[in-house]
Amino acid sequence: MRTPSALPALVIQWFAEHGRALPWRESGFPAWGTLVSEFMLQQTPVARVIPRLAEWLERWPTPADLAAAPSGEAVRAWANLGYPRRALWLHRAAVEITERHGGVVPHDVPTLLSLPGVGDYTARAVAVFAYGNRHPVVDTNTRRVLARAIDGDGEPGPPSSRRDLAALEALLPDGLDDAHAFNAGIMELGAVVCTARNPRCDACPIADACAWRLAGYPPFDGKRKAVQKKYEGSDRHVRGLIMAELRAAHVPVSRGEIDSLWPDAPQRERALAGLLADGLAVQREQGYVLP
DNA sequence: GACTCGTGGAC
DNA sequence: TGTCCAAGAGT
Repeated sequence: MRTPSALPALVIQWFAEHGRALPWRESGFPAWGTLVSEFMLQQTPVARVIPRLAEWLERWPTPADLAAAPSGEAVRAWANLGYPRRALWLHRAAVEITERHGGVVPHDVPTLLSLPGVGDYTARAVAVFAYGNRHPVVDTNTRRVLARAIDGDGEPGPPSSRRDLAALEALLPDGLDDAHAFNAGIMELGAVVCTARNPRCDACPIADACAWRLAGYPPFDGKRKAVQKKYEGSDRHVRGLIMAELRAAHVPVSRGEIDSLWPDAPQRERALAGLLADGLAVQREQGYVLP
């Protein structure tokens, strides 16, 4: 039998006192809202998600409402959240939920995982935060807290779903409510206190138990996650310019207008072909439009 | 596992 | 100014 750690209780208490009042934490927030918020929060900061989420749920209060709309309207409403394929996947997920799951967001992790755009994090986040099931939920914030407090490293290495989930499971309280609060609390801790840069250890509830702090904040010497490639001038940049044009237009965008967005023709063609292949753009006789 | 995929704010 | 980073997922 392992020795129970005091860490979860400290995190749970801190979260109860200091957790932010975010929309998806309001009582009665629907599971559909949780699913939408988790899609939007994949690699997009909380502050940018909040207004788009409110608009989205007012316009499409249920999965069936979104499923009934053209997928291009989902892409347009996604606005500047980035990675617009998430909007396409969310629309497809809404169609599947409507057609195969009776319009109800699935409760169990395997069924959630079967939805497009739902991976290890999102499936568990919905099962735990919307439905109160007991699973470890590991995001980038949790991975950073575990790396520091448990492993004594300044930053987490590249993600490994199996290892990360096992590491959190080892700390997860048995009770449903405590497990929920610990999952949410350790994420929150990483988001607002144990941040990637300039962690606020003076405000941390587990500072006295943090292996990284106790070791004197040794510099990270492990394998780092892959460096993000420069955006300026990249294919993603060109795709982004084209998508912004398609979102703004309510009539087909002509070939000439596309050509005026970026001078390098081969790169422009590559970006446009990619968007067409991804289903984010559709070619009509008069030009290009959202799906 | 490495790579790709948007967008914008903070330092 | 450039770099880092943000509740990841799919290939």
